[in-house]
Amino acid sequence: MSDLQDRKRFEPSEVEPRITRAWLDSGLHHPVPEGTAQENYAIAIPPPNVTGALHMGHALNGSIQDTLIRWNRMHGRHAKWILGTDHAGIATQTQVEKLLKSEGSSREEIGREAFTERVWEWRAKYGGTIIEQFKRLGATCDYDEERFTLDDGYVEAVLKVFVDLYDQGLIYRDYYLVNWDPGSRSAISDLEVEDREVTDTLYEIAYPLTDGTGEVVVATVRPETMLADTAVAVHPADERFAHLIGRTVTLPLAGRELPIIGDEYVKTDFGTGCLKITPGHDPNDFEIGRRHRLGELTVIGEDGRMNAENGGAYAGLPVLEARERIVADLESQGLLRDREPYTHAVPFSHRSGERIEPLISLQWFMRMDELAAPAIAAVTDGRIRIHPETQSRRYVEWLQNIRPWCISRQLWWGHQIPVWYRGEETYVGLAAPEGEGWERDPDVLDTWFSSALWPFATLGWPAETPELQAFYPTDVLSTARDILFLWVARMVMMGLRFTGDVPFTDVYVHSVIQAPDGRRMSKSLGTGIDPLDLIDRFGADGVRFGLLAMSSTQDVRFSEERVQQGQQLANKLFNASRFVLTNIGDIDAEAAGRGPAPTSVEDRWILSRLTAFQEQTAEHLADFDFSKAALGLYDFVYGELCDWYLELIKGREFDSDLSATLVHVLRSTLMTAHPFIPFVTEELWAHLPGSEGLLAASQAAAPDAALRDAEAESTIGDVISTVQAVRGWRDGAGVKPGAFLPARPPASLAEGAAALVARLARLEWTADGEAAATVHVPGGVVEVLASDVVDPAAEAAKREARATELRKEIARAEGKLANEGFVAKAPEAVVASEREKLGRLRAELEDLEAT
RNA sequence: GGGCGCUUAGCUCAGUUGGCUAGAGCACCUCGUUUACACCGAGGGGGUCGGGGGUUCGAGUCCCUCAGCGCCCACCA
Repeated sequence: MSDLQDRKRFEPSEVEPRITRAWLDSGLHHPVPEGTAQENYAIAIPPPNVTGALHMGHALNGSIQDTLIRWNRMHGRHAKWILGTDHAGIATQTQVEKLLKSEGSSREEIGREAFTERVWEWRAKYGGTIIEQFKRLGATCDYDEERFTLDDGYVEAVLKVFVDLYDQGLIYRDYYLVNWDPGSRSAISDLEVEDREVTDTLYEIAYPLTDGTGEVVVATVRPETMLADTAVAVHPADERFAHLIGRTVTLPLAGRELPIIGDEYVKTDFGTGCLKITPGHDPNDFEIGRRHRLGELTVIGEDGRMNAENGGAYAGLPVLEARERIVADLESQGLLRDREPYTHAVPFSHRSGERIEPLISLQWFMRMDELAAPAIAAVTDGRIRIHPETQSRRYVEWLQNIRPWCISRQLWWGHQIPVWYRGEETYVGLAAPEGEGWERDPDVLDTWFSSALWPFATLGWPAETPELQAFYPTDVLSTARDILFLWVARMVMMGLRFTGDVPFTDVYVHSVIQAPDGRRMSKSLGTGIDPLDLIDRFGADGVRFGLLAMSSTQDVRFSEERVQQGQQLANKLFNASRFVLTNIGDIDAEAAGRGPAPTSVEDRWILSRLTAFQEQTAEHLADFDFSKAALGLYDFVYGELCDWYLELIKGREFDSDLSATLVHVLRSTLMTAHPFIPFVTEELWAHLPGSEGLLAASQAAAPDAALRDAEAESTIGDVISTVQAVRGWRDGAGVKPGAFLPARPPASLAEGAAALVARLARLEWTADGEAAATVHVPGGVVEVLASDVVDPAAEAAKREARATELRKEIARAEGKLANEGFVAKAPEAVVASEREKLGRLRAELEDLEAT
């Protein structure tokens, strides 16, 4: 411990790499797969995208998960933090396509096989980045078994699920209107679409009645889709138009006849009251079209251009250009009735950022209702608990209104759909069918399809592996709110369907950390804060503490002060330990291991407080209240251990009893703190007498309830308030901080306690002398006898100010107690404490006035 | 258009089932080289708990209402 002597600061940059190596070398992150999932503890990490870099969300979630994992590992459970990355279909494919573009090539040019190879190369090169970054945070994931959603075994699981669900009739292929993302040139699911406010032009276009008796006017922001119109709809009860139902209009520019239909979807008080129906390019029109068995025409192709079948003179033109031409043509034919700016919500691709083009397309879908019901039940009957509880309603409501899921994607990077076609034949299976001429479906599955299997596919399912035995179901799934549906709900559905069990028992939905100004943290906005940069500046312990301390059930603004507070906590603990370890001298292992040997009230006090701290930390973690747990740690280390206990024992001889107590307190503190601030605690552990091996691999002793000591807490509580009162008086009176003043102790203070007060408040107890000033403390008064440092006038003024305050409070308390309603209806304890308070205030006032 | 949540000290946030003379950290002011730590210690100032109304002996906590902010869901051309 001699090397601690001169290390006045905890230096994360020096310690962290060393400690990280020790952890990794020890293999403590890799539990043997034995025992049951009930006995063991497991968390499946939300797999970061292979393309990803550590952002604040990862750092927070990493801190949360690692704290839970370390805590449980130290409390007797085989703890496995399942690690891996997600192939992230669109995101990764986009990255590699960019790379190809920079080389003057493209995926089309090199072909599917070569492209996929390039993606694998890219993954080999960059895919490990985020894993390495997790190590810097101190995360003890199971690095020995890193999974990837495109590993052979994982692919097998994905394909099996597809084939099984197909066989069970839940997966089917259909022509349906999908969200076509022109950016990634693929269909995407409803969940990958986000609405944005856009100002378009709303055009009103006249459609002449075929019989020449008039016209109807429709409103649209997308005139180019009119070429795919198959009807005009009006509300059946709309007096203006109902008589037109059954007649036809002639579609301008195309010349087709369109029926006028009645449908209650049409709003009479919106637009013109007449709605052009374009089932091929609008989700509502699609539904209406199916209701009325209308034709489904397409005029826009997957390339974003007008097609040949229905595009007529505009065939081949990009959509926007076609729009301009069509508007011009309508105008020249005198059919354009109006145009005005119109602001509305428009779907955009979450992936590419481009505007969604609704298209009818042949895609694979999954029917969800049958899967959703058990997933709802799992939450409503409590087999899965969602924290905070308010999130379960969102979960349940979403599942109750679930719609078919479009699972096919027109990409090359991902799990290729295990379906083969030959003419009219379709074959679905794990391997290619026998025979000649089969063509495999070129599409891949939505990335979330494979993510949905994460908690069990990572453990070797469908094989009955020891890992699956030991760690499934997992315990906690910690994630941000935004993927509750996208991912969490789907894991529950798939887990229940394929393993017969829930994939986890608790879902913790953590805060989203916003930029300090309240905006979303994002790279593109320039509001992002790099956690690695924070680790460089404040240390991993500081970052972990800070993120946990600022987290909440609400979204929170990032506060660098919290991180700094964590850094200071690590430093404080380091120095407090240095003080202890350099003072206890060389005590042998036997002495270090014999447990606490309290010989004084302050010893009993700190042991009591330590026990309370240990108990509360366990409770807060059980409640997923990481903020309280972290701040509770800070409060114990600063507010009890350092500010009071270590100050109280200064001046005592560091004999073997005191040393044993100190070692016990320090050891327990390090153990309780370790899951939150693992680096500094691990570093100190190495210097603690009697410690063996790594702290991270040690077993924490349970809090010893027998150490709780109400009497010691009360005594030291009085010491603390007395010292604080005297210090406050001294400061106000301008007494020299170092000077020991003669004073008479309050009779209420026990003898041992009085000595402690004297030292910390810099007083010298004397029996004789005239009181020059009095300081009110719990249970009595400290009389200061040094008239030379006391200014009588100032004392009198202070007394008067305090008296005024007291009279006000007394009046308040008296009023309350005089209130019959209060005395009659309030709980006895409340009334009693109010009486007690009043008595105390009156006594103090009396004393003041007597002086 | 629905639903949820938030609004407490200059800033970021705690405040359990209503009992509070309303707290913490940071920032601010004063003092301080007392046996670890200046990434320190001691002390201090600072709030009509968003506005209004109600229930209650008692409301930061419950109800209604208004205002502002945020999020989620939703198909208004």
